[in-house]
Amino acid sequence: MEYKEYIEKFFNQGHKHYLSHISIDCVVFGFHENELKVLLLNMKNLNSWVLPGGFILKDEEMETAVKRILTERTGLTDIFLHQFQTFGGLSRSSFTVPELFFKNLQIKKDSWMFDRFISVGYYALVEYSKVKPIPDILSEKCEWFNVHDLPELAHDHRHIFDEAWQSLRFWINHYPIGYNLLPEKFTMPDLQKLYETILDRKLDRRNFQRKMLATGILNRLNEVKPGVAHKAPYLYTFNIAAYEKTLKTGFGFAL
Amino acid sequence: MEYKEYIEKFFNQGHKHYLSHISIDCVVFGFHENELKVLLLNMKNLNSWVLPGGFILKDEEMETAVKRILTERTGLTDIFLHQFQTFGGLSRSSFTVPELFFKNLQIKKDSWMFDRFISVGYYALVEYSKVKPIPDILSEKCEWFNVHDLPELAHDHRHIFDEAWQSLRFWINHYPIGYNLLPEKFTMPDLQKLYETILDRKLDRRNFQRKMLATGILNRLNEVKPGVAHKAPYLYTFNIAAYEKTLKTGFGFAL
DNA sequence: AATCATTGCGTATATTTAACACAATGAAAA
DNA sequence: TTTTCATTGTGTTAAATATACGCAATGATT
Repeated sequence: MEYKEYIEKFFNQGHKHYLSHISIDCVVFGFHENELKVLLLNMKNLNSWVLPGGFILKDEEMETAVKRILTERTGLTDIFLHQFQTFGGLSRSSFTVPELFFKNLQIKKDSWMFDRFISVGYYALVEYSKVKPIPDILSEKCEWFNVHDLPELAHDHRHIFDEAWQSLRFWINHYPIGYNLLPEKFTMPDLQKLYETILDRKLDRRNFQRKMLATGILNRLNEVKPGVAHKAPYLYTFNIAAYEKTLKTGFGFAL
Repeated sequence: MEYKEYIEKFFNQGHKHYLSHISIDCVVFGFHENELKVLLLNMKNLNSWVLPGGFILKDEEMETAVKRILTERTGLTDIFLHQFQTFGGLSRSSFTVPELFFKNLQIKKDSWMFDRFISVGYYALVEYSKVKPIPDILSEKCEWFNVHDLPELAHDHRHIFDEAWQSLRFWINHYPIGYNLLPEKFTMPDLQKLYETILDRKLDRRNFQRKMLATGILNRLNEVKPGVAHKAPYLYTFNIAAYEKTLKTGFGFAL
């Protein structure tokens, strides 16, 4: 029974490989059908969900750990990451499970996994269609949820999510977004809907277009979106050089 | 020899009371004689300096730990705190000391203090004149330094300081500042110099005054600054209610 | 009484934001 | 074929905000 062995080793020996008392929690945002989505996991036999997370190997950079964790959950490499806050509440434990989870498992009462954890929060922006959600060893499902219709989250994960979203809202007023979140080619309405969804408010179509074009981060292609029953919008790609540059300097306006 | 015992216990037993692998580093800003200052410590017999820091007790909220640490270093309670980033580099150890530090000390080679640390960075804003800098048990001096003339800092503390200052610069464009940093009564030029020092650039005197007054966070007193050889500026206090409110909502302009 | 650095308030101009008008497009309907 | 219609691309205008100065008032110092 390989699973049993793995779990027992993780609980009983994990502190030898991972930094104890420190966990990573990730809020993975995707955009699909004009909705902002978040990736959640749920435990076997437990009806509350949790954010994808994990631990830092003793010889691993923290950010490398986050990328490793997210690659395991999504299949993607090269994910946009942003550390937004670290959570140090007193009653934080890395997870909860129903008692029956431990049935047939030989796990020490003083396992590092039952200790208090300080958790470093990252949010990630990914291209929805490229993600293959993969549950981790402790969970059963890994699914997307609309940010407006989240299930009950365990621990303080609802709070972590709220802080992540707020941080993201703040971020997009100062830095470009969309690369990593939209397909390679997209239209101006697509981009606008992304902004509207994250900011959770309507924007003026015409002013939005003018501002975005003024930033210089967009390339307008000599193509329009096919198969629309009205005037077809141009397709755009991001001007990567300008995009990367603006990621560092920020742009001066707010939407 | 009480000191010897204390140090040995801290190194050899500390992991029983503190969360291992996690440290706190604080960038304490003060303002004095129109200069932005930072509080630094230095080790006995070591000529590089470090930021004030410490560890989290197992039954203590993280933010409580930060306040405890800062109260120990400054004598102040009720300090403005802002968590700005968490540092997870691979080669982070909580401290370095010269070999001779361990002379006559019985310290285990595998002490928790030699492990790798993830450090949560906070900056603090304090009223310079009220601070009584107090070295910690491992250090000899605790002194203020002009941010433009810092000594060599150990580990990645220079990087941590840079990030803190940048975060503070960003912050003051959106939220009020000055309370906790200026004396109770201050003049408009005082406040402006504070902003100029943090932002590291000149601001127009007249526009600054107009904007600050428009925020409503200032009370103009029926007093002027005494003992000046020219037109005496009004004294102000902060309107605490409005200040607190704006701390939550932010104000809409940038300087 | 004159000097002078500095303050408080005002104004003129440029820049940015917000709100809206209108022709162009092209598939779908008539 | 022609008309309809939702939607796009661009332009225009008014309001709000930011920036750059002008100038009289102040009050210790000369």
